[in-house]
Amino acid sequence: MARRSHTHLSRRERQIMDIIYQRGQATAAEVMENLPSPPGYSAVRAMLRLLEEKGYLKHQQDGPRYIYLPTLSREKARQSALKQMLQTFFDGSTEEAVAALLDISRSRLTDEELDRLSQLIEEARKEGR
Amino acid sequence: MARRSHTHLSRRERQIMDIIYQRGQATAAEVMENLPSPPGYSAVRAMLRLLEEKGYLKHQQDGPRYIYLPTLSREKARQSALKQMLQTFFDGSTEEAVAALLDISRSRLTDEELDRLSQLIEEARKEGR
DNA sequence: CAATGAGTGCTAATTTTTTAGCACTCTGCT
DNA sequence: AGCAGAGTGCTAAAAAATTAGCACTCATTG
Repeated sequence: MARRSHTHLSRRERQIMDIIYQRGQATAAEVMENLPSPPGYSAVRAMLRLLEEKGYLKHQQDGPRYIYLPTLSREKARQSALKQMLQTFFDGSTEEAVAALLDISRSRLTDEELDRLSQLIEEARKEGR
Repeated sequence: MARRSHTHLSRRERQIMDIIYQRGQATAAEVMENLPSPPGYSAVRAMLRLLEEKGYLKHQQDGPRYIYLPTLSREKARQSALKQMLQTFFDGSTEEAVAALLDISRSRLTDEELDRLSQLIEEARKEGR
């Protein structure tokens, strides 16, 4: 079922999916608020309907309105986004990617977080074999 | 000059930029080869010209043909892609992102790589203060 | 029991992407 | 010199994305 990854989404579609993944779920109005150069309300609704038709979103009724949710779990979506990113920008090297990640957030990391990261690496080491 | 990030690129434009970032540079023919459902040759050239016009690419002459290069260094592009990804999928948490990264590449990491990663964290710890 | 407000569905128009095609240049070869 | 092959530039057509607008439903409320 080859989830044709986000490479196949159009500009607006991608923007919308990003918003929904970021928030976990969203109504049409919320999507609109977060869109750059937001189009009209019904434009947003049209795209949501389209994304649902294409299978990227589903909705559930919340009183009078719809709440849209991603079809693919955040987990899975993360994974394929990361893979894509590794390919495109890091020649597949996890090491470089982690380095870059540490780099951009260096200042924001607390000692505890660093501890937990070391621990993660230890675990990877064990499970690796 | 507000680097309108890749959020603003169309589907094909993004695909092309990804290919070029992945390879560092590329000719029209190479781009075409790597494009999913590749369009005709001149379609590709047209898009490259467009991307150059918009400022995302530049080209240099290589004998008879053009070699296209990104305008924004891979470094910078990486950074903004990572930030974007952190926002969208990890609520801005570097820790979770690293965890996910380790997770998808667990099996492929050698002990040496893990060592180097620990080291990176140690460095971050020092420089952090 | 209208009238208003907040939703949705749908359709058609507009705009942008995406594509193909043709004309031109340059190089190498026969 | 003339031809073929590999490039490029440009333009217009085709396809897809994006948008606006109108009709409808369901509550709420004065």
